[in-house]
Amino acid sequence: MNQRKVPDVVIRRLPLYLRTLEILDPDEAPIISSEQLAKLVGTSSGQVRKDLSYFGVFGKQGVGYQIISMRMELRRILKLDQEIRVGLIGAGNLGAALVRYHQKNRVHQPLEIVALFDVDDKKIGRKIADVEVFDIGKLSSIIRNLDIKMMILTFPAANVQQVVDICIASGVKSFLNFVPVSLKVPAEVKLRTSDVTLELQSLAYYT
Amino acid sequence: MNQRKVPDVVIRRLPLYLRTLEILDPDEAPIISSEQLAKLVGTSSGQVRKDLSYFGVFGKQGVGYQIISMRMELRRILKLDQEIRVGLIGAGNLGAALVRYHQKNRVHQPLEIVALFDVDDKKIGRKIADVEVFDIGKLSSIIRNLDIKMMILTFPAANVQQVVDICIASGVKSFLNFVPVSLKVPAEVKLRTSDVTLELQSLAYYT
DNA sequence: TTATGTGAAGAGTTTCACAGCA
DNA sequence: TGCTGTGAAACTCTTCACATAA
Repeated sequence: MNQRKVPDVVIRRLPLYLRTLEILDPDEAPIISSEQLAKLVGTSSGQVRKDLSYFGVFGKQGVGYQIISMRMELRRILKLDQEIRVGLIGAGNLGAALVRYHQKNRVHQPLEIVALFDVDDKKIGRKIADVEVFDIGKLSSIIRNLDIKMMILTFPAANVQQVVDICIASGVKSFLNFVPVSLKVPAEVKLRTSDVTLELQSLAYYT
Repeated sequence: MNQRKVPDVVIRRLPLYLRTLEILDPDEAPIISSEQLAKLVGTSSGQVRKDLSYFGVFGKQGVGYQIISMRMELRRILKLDQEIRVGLIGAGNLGAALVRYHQKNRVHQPLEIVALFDVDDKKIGRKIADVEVFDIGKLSSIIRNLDIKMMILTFPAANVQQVVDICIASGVKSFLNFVPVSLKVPAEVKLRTSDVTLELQSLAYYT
């Protein structure tokens, strides 16, 4: 076991390990080796073992890893053994698509999108994939009432930083941002940005 | 100038520099320092200069960088000084949202989405944001005819690898993948995966 | 005997600091 | 003098290889 801070790259690989273990049927083969797991996720056995070593003992030497207990361990580490309430700001095309996508793919996932926010009166009060759209003016109070800890940002506005600041002040701990802007958050808050335009532009280099 | 292979991390930052330079008005101030640019994109001046140093001389020592000529240089490096034809497979919610998003955000961008592909008869022949939906059976011939070099993957199917292989054989050089699967591509092809479910799960760790 | 867990080596990336040019 | 361009140092992440435990 390695008690120093776990690198973000490692944290980002854990859900991939978990997903792979969830696809496997432990009744068929209850145990898997780092080599087999690595092959399935497309990495090396050394990396799998190194990643897991940050969190203590998982497997049996000379044997391998028990699929069922490893799943539970990974869920515990990732805090996916408890419900996490998620909000989404910007109920436009992309926002709606993401909600539907998430609802479809959330097989035993404790990440629950509980509120959407928008400025558009025509959208407020409606539901998208069973999730209500709230007035963004009520952002702060609803974050607190519903105990929202994670926020997805999919709105095309200029005042994103301001909205992010309100979220943080209201208790949001992490953001998945699809808005093409550079945002500042304090160290204890995690921000991940997915910028499709930048991705496409950088891919052009390899064309 | 540094003639060794440019790291992918560097390539991924270039579009961010470019975007920032495109927002600035060169009539106001035609020159920018690495320090100012760094502040705008949220990095350090050293990193800006180091990144640019992979591609030769850009600026004037003691002065800074000319905004207009730096834009042109960056566009040339990223191959954004020529039209690049892009396809998208999977004209569902997410696919349609991405097309609309791209059309809206593509201010002087030479990345043009020229074809959508789907298996659904009801969608084939229709247009989404002015782009025609084609039968996925015609994938190979249309990639060749329209000279598509980049492909966006947003379909929920099991045979993604097979489809990717067809694309590569037909001339596609890079992929932006939103399908939650591990894909294999040869070294000369660039694959970037954006997996919203994995992103959210890894963010849970920081909650 | 087999496959884990982990230090140590290696590779990759960022930061630093300063020489050099306008 | 001011800011770039860039080696070198510092840091981070990955790979390697082997002691260790079942």
